[in-house]
Amino acid sequence: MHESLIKYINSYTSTPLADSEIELIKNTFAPKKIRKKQYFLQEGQVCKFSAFIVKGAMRQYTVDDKGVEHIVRLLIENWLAVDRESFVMLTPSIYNIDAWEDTDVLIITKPDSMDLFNQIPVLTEWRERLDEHHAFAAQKRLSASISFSAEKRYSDFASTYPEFLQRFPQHMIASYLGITKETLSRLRHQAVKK
Amino acid sequence: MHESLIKYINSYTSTPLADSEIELIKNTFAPKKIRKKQYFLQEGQVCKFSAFIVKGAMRQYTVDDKGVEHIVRLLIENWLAVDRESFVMLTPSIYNIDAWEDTDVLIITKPDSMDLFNQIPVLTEWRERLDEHHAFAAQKRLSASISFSAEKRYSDFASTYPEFLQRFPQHMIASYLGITKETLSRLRHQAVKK
DNA sequence: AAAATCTGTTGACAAATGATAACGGAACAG
DNA sequence: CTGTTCCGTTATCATTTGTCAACAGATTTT
Repeated sequence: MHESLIKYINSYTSTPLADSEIELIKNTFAPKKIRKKQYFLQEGQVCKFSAFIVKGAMRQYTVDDKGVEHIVRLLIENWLAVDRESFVMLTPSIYNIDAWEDTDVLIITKPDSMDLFNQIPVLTEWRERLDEHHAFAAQKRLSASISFSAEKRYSDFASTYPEFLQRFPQHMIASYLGITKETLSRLRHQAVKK
Repeated sequence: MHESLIKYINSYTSTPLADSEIELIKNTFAPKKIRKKQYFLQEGQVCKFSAFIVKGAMRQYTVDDKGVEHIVRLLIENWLAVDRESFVMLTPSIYNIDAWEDTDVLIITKPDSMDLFNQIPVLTEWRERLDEHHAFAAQKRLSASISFSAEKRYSDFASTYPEFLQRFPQHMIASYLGITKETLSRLRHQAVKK
């Protein structure tokens, strides 16, 4: 269960975790099952946990005045599900996070994670690298959203995250790209013709 | 010259910098003047410096096949001008960064910054807070770009960064919002009527 | 098994945005 | 001072995308 998390952390650091540190991590991250359609976080709640996805798929989204969902993130294995702002600042979240497939996660609270970072120095390196990685990805997605057409954004998405096409329905992909499901359907059929 | 940088760092940390640390910072960050329209970074170059803006205004942008500029970031006092991916990974940048006003910056290289972080532990706290802050902002901007109309994005932008409206021409604001200058012009005039 | 829901598609029309061109005034450079 | 470039606006028309509605097939629920 925890192996994939250990592997994930090690992939970001220069020194592998020691056995005692691994033990500590195993004792701090608690396994939890989240069934399809069940909420991990609901709008208005403080995001008390950060969840590492061992197996499954989730989505993070807002719901506007008209009841339309806007998906800001799609998440599968080896991603962290958390509204970071709410988690860090203890403010009510504006996002919902729920499971799209039956999902196994490892969860940790803010206080526990702070303890863990104090006890395992190499985790600081992990966090730095992870932050960098997220900053790069966010920059790219932002660039794309202001520079590219919907069609280009879709084809970039499809080649960057081919798995997502298999695991999430098209109306969720459309929402993630900021277009309607009808528009995405048309783009795909036009693309085929070319 | 360096006071605003010191103040900026202290605003993000729990413990103020010691005098010796301030001295070290002053000796490491080098002052530089960048005149209006001069490049700080050009597409294809590795971003060798990170620049703290003491006074002035800059913009970061890409240029597409058709020669159209897409502004991904507008920067003024107390912001860091840098393509982080290029700076960290030493890869050629896809961005241009140039000065819109005559600008005073404090620059630092990657090796120097690594030394500085090793010598002044509290800077690690600064970086963490800064990363968090950037992650929050990036998340919000992404949410906005997929969820909101151009009009709403503009009014959000105008209320979040009122200074920018004064200091950058409208065609740059439009590019930053991912719309054309004509569309922005229309949005503004419609908004007045309401 | 029957009913309900979900998913992807398509058509017709409306709304938003882009492309191009033209214009006047302001700012700037020689 | 004078010509040039830059900036914001407006008009017209084309393109993209959204909205609403309907439909069929698949899946889920009862």
